Formats: sequence, C-alpha cells, structure tokens
Amino acid sequence: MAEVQDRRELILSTAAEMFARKGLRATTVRGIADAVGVLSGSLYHHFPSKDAIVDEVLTRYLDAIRARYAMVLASGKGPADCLHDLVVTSLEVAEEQPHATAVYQNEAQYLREMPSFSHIQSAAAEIQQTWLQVIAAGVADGSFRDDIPPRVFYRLIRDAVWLSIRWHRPDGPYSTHRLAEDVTSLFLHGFAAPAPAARKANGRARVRARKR
Amino acid sequence: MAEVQDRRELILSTAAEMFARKGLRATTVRGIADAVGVLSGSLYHHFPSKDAIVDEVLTRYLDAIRARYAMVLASGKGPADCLHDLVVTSLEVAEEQPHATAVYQNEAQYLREMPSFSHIQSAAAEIQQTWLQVIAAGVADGSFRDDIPPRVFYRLIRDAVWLSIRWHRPDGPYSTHRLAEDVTSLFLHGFAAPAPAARKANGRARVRARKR
DNA sequence: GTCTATACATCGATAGAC
DNA sequence: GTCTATCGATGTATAGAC
Repeated sequence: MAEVQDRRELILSTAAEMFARKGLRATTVRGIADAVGVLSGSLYHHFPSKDAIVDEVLTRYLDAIRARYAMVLASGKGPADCLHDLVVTSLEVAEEQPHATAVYQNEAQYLREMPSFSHIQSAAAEIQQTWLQVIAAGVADGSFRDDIPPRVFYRLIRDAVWLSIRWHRPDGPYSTHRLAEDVTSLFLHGFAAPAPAARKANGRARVRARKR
Repeated sequence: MAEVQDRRELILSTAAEMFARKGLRATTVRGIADAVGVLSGSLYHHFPSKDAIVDEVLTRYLDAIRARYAMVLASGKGPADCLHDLVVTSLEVAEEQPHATAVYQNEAQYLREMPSFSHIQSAAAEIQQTWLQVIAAGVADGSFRDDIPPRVFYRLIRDAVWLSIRWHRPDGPYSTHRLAEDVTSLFLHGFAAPAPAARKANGRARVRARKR
C-alpha cells in the first residue's frame, strides 16, 4: 500500500516540476509518463485525466496556504506584524512548494478553463480576504495610510511577493527570510532614504545617460 | 499597398488579442484565421510561421519601451524623479499595448523556447539596465536606501508595475496616472502611516479573526 | 491574395492482454 | 499495475488551383 501511494506521489511531484518548468499546456501526458518511467496509458490507472493531476497539485498547495494564513491571523498581533507574517509565510510556502507556486502564478488562463476552476477560485478568494482583512485593520487603526486603496496595495505586494518565485533562489546567499524582511521593510517604509535631520543637496544628482 | 499593410496589421492585432486572452500555446493558427475572416492557409502568405507573428508583436512592444525609457533618461532629472517617470512610462505603454504587455509578462516559458529568443532577450536586458541605472544613481547620491539590494528592489517594483496588467482597468475610475502616483509613493515612502510627531497606542490594535 | 485539400506530427484518452 | 496498440481530435504547415 505504501508502494501505491509512493507511485501516486512520484507522478504528482514529477508532473508538478514539469508543469512549472514547461507550462501546463506544453507538458504532455506522455512526457510525464516518460519522466516517471512508465508508459502514458499507465497514468490513467492513478488519475482519471491530466487535469485531475493539475487539480490535485494545486489543491494541496492552496490548502497549505490557507492553513498557515489562519495561524497568522490567530496570533492576535497588530496589523503591521500580521502583514510581516503574511509575507514570511507566503515566501516559506513558495520555498516549500516552488512548482505549485509557479503554476498557480503563471497559468491563470489554463486554470480558468479547467472543469474544477470554481473549486480553485473559492480557495483563492479566501486567501485574498486574509490579506485585505489585515490591511483594513491597519488602515482602521491608523498604522497604515488611507490615501492608497487597500485593494491596490494588496495587488502590489501580492505580485511582488508571489512573483519572486521567478527570480529568487532560496538556496542562494540571499535567503528567503532576508527577502521577507526586505519586502516588509520596503512596503512599509519605502525605498527613499530616511532623512537624517538635515542633508544638503539631497537627490539633486542627475542620472546620466549610459554610454553605448 | 495600403490594403496589404492593413491586412497584416489586422492579423497582428487580432493575434495579439488572442495571445493575451487565451495564451500563446492555446491560440491556434486556425483560430487567428477564423477571427480575421480567412482560412488558415492564407495567413502563411503574410507570415512564415506562427512564431513569426509572436515575434513581431513582441518586437514592436519592446522597441516602444526602449524608445520611451531612453527619453526618461535623457531628461536629466534626479533618481527619484526618474524612477517616477519610469513607472509612469511603463504604465502608459501597458495601457497602449495591453495585449503585448500581457504576453510578455505571462509567457516567459514559451518565449524561452522560441527560435528568436536571443533577439528578445537582448532587448529585455537593455530595459532592465535602465531601471538598475536609475536605482544605482539614487543609492549613490543618498536619496535611496543602501540596505536593500538594488536588484531586489528592481524585481519587486518591476513585478508590481508590469503585473498590474492582470488587475488594473485603465478605463475604470482608478486611472493609470493615479496608479502611477500611488505606486511611486508607495515604493518610495511605504505604506506605514507617517507618524504625526506623537501618537499613542500606534499600531496596537489587534487583527481579529474573521467570523465564519 | 485567398482558396481547397491535405500531409504529417502529436495530443488526451481508451480497450483489453498480461 | 503496467503493457501494447490504437482511436479520434487537433496542431502547424505546405502545394497548387484560381
């Protein structure tokens, strides 16, 4: 029985990697079977269709996010700390499940046409609500600005955080937690240098055109 | 002769819209021909292949960005103003060419396997250099923070700006220029409310778990 | 410049032997 | 549980008439 589960898991993890690297549509059933080491027909003993594999990869992923977001909210911290924890949590999930993260962030078009899309969509809505709830609490208690629409802030930090999967390498010298701290600091306090009381000619330097 | 060019343009614009809406791989030659109102074989009189259509859509797009980024650099403004202008310019291009923008941001996998990828990649590198140049100038003259790696800041603001194509509707009440101002303000000064000299119990409110 | 007609590859999925 | 063998649909691209 452990054999059976292992086979299913091998198919799922192999498919997830190929989905992320080549794209959902470019990944073929035959290709997955080749990578696993069986013939394509054998996959249909474990899964009823290709889309069922996609659905299981994403459902596990979204469930993991929802569970961890719930823990962040349950901590009872303030809005700024919760926002920080959401960033940390998201980047941790992205590190633990990089393939599913990439698929979810890059293949909205394919997913929208899947039979089980409404199932995926409801999970996504719950995740979005978590962010908006934290942001709204921060605006309400005065710790966040009220001149930028909460939905706009959400979209901007959401894309910045999740799309880091496209360039960030968790095993490199710039760690996931370092990234989380920088993202939080940047989105809360900005990239402009804090003015040290008085400084002359601040920002007066010109940007020179590059030589070619 | 104007007839000829119009036909080509119609194919290009029709294809671009379908590429953006359905994805490059999901858009078929037959589908483009149907939308244009001809049979699929006729497209090969105007373009040698499907990839050639993709390439022309993206080349025009990248050339437009390069030309306008060069104008921003030529203005001779300071780093903060240049950053602002890069944001404005990028969002303007995204509004003018939404289909090409979406394709370029969402279909990196397909593009990487295209024959003419190196041609696209070099244009992308030049665009990236423009941002990094402005950021480096700001760090050098003290107007930007030096404790966040410039490349990290670039990736974060880049994704936030360009991926706004996924959710922002330029013809809605929240205009492109309003978005540009908010993005610039957010990334320069942060989402945290500016402290009005002294305020008690700032950020001490808790985020309540949502009722279900 | 568009059509008809079709070549040729590859896709997801199935049936039945082992 | 995996194999062999294959179906039917669909993909890009081509050849040649009009």
